[in-house]
Amino acid sequence: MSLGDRKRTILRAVIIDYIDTAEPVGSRTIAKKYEMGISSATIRNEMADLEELGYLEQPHTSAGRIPSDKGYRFFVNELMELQRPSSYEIEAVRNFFDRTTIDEIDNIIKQISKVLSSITQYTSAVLSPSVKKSSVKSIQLIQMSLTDIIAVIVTDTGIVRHCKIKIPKPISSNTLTAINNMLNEKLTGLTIEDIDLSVISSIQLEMKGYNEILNSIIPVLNESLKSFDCDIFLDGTTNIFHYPEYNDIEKAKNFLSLLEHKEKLLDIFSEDDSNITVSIGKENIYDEVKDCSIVKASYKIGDKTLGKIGVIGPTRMNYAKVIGILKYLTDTLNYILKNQLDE
Amino acid sequence: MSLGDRKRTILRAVIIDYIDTAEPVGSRTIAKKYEMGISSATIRNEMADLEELGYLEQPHTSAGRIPSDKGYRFFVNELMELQRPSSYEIEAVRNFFDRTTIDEIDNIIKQISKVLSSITQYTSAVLSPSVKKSSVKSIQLIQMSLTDIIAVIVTDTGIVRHCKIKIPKPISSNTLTAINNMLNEKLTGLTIEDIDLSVISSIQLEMKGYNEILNSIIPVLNESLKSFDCDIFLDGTTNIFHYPEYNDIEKAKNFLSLLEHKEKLLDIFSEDDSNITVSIGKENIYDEVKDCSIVKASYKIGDKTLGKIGVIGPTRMNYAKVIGILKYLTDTLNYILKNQLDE
DNA sequence: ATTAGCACTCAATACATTAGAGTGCTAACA
DNA sequence: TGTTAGCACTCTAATGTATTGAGTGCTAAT
Repeated sequence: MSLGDRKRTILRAVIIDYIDTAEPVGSRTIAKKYEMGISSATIRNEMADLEELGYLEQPHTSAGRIPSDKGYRFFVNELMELQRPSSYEIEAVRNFFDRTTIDEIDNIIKQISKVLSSITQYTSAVLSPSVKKSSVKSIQLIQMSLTDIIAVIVTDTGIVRHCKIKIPKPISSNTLTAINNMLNEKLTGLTIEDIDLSVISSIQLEMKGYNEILNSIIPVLNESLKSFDCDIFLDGTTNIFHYPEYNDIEKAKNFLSLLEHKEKLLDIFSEDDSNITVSIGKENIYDEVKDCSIVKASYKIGDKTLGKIGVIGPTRMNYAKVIGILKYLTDTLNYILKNQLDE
Repeated sequence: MSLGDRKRTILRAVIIDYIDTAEPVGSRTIAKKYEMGISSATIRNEMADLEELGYLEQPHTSAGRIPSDKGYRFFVNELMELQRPSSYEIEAVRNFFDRTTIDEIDNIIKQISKVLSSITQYTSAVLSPSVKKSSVKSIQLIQMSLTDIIAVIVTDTGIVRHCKIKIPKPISSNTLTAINNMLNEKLTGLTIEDIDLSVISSIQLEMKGYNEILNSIIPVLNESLKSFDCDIFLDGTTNIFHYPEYNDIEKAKNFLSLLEHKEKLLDIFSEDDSNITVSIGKENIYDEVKDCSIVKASYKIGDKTLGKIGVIGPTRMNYAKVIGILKYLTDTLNYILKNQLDE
């Protein structure tokens, strides 16, 4: 069902005011501050309707109204005007990128997380590309000492990983080259999760002479790649203290404890959806964030989704601003990644 | 000046009780709970003396006493009995190490940080070895694609670093080998901070033919190594909520904000001192931690100090337990590092 | 030197009062 | 018939007041 024009205007005003002040909004405030041209009594009637329809709530009988999750949802879908980043914010993003050496994707997204939290004043989270779903672009073994070799892997998603492998006895450079070539031949183009027993045994089959050395390398390499899939970078974790909803020590504690549980955050941010998603309060699947809102977006290279970048904060979030910034930031990021990695 | 025996006993009892309960301790409590064999009135007199001497404080006239920074200091230096880790704690440490793949130092100390915060229930901080003060053990350039090479550096402190370098035009494998050899010859054994203009120009002098390619590699390499010296890993940041002194939202906020300022923490933890140090409240140099205590210890390889591992929490800290655990943990860590890296 | 006893202090708690913001309803009005 | 002025009502937040109790400091007796 669709709301009448006047109800929409009033609902929008209530939400905007509440996002701004964090105080329940009364009918007089609306009438005066937003120049509706109608009396507070009329607004009161409309607000009573809006409450009945579930868009507004009353903390107690004699208080003003605050938006419900449903209210925010309607606001996000139908009422708000997306806010373009201010020139100040655009400047801030530029500066950040200018100061960052753009080499590896991990560094880039760590920086992005910083920018995002600093200009939104919420907590930002950035999910790095999945190692498992990346494919091998190149892999090189190098000998660092008699007992150690280091494997370096570069993926199509721009991730560079190294891992140190102890070997039982010294290895000739010819052998290393041979293994190197074989690994590249067999693994290049495969995603990490595709590297299974059959691939591994096919390598071992073709390199019968090197069994002992292969057995010390491959399991370590395999485990190292698979043990550590995505990482999540947070920033602005103490930003929540800006918002009165977290003046309650219990609330703050819950929020911050969530941030310490990376697995949970990974779950929350890994959900597969493309483009920008907004989850408001109880819409969230996980209990821990049922009184938070999460806005997140995918960043990509070409049309392959690499990871997520998002913001987490109170349901009373400045959605118009956050979504605007997030759009701008992912566009910038996608552009950089494309030029950087797609060659 | 030295305190009389009875005063010492009373002071110890007050501090132990306060560390346990976080409530100001009254004379009756001491008399009853700690079976002094003297009356509360006598204890009152002694406590008044201890206050005059600066070891105890009174939040207000009709409250019990709480230890002052000076009181804690005296306790740490003279009164406390160091607490050996419980068998449960030892077990926890063992488990952690068994589950961790011990390869690179960064992984090890990240894990250590987790163990430390989990068994102390304070916030732990671990300072990684300084890159600048590490010396190059081996350096290898590898070609990943026509436009990218990756440099991998291993230091005597066990740090493995890689950095990606864009090159203007393809490079032959012979050239790469030549540069590789030269870099190793010139840099091995030098600390990173010793790599200055004179070293670099000596390399360029001896490799006149490769000037163009060297110019694209060396600055990037140099910057990458020097830009990022130590890192600090935190864990258990929300542990402070266990302690009533942080029930005040302002206090919690200050504490957590400090933790977001890595530079400050780096300063605090980098101070050069060996072995175990305890800084109590106002003894700390930095304002931000003047109502906290910090206990930290060095970890080493042989007798070279690599970094720090420590705990930060309220001045009402269980010093006896924390110091005991920290001793045990650094011993374990030093042992592992020695076997792992010193070959 | 120690201790019992007592008057005193002060934070914390509970309770009562008030002020004010905001509502819902009714009746009058355009 | 939709809008509005007006008013009684509700409920929180703020403020003031009394009470309680833990703990002290001092004094006088042991």
